Amino acid sequence: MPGPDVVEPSAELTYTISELASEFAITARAIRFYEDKNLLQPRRNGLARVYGRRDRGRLKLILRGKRLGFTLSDISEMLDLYDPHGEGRNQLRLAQAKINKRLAVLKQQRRDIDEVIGELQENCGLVTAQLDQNNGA
Amino acid sequence: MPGPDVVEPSAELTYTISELASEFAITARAIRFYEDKNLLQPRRNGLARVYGRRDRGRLKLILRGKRLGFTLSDISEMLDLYDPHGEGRNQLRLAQAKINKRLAVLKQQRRDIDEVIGELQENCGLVTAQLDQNNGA
DNA sequence: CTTTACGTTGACGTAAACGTCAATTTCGGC
DNA sequence: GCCGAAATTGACGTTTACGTCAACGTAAAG
Repeated sequence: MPGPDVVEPSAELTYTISELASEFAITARAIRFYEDKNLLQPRRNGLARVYGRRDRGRLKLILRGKRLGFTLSDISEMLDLYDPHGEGRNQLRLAQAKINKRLAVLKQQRRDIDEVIGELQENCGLVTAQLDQNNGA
Repeated sequence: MPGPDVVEPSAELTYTISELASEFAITARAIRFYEDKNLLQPRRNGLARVYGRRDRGRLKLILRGKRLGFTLSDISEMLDLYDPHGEGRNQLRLAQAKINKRLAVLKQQRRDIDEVIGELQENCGLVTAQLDQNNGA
């Protein structure tokens, strides 16, 4: 039998809710809300929530999804696409289908962005010209 | 003096609200809502709204902005950035500042998108491998 | 033991972006 | 002149994503 001084299976680095909140510049309320929606499932120390590396990673993904304008429901689906959790062949094929749907949306979004960036840069150039003209006169 | 048969200054092609609605697969309610928010200002024929080429263009921009996850308030600002309407030098400089702020947001968004696309494609590859493995056995 | 700070669970409030319904109005066709 | 289809203006309902108390637990500090 192993000695009595067994080490805890990795003293994983953890975070409190307010640490994560201030790190990502959001409120604790928001983080709890994401948990209500099952986007996060932190462990507990008594009542207090304890977030690990994985939780922090998921939170990062959530915020990135938000910057892209996705709903929390969308983001929830996308988070699933990041996990293996694949069981049967059907599950895998289904996962692949979902991923491809997401990719289609994302690529449309990239096209939109490139267009807007291009047009805004053009307009910015026009304004610059306008300014230069009045300046050179 | 010019003849009495002056031609109308271009019989611009126009659209009804339901034409635009079906073309862009949205509801007339949404289009009126955009008008409430001053994103559109169609002419009127009596009570009926009459949309011109310019209105249609703005609507297109609105929907593109929506696909990118911007709020109507954001989109309203961005629409202004498309117009010259520049008055004084101060206005122009201000316009340029706003454009650059928008560009910063958009470029961050593009970075986010590229990351997500990359990661999802990677996961898609993993799933494919998983399927192939079980297939080759 | 009391204070102070942080954390927790409801519960209600709110802004955005429409959906939905009701009560007209308008217009081309017969 | 009447009808039905399409439009219009309120007005209220709904969903999403939190904000904002309120009331309470708890752990460290003095």
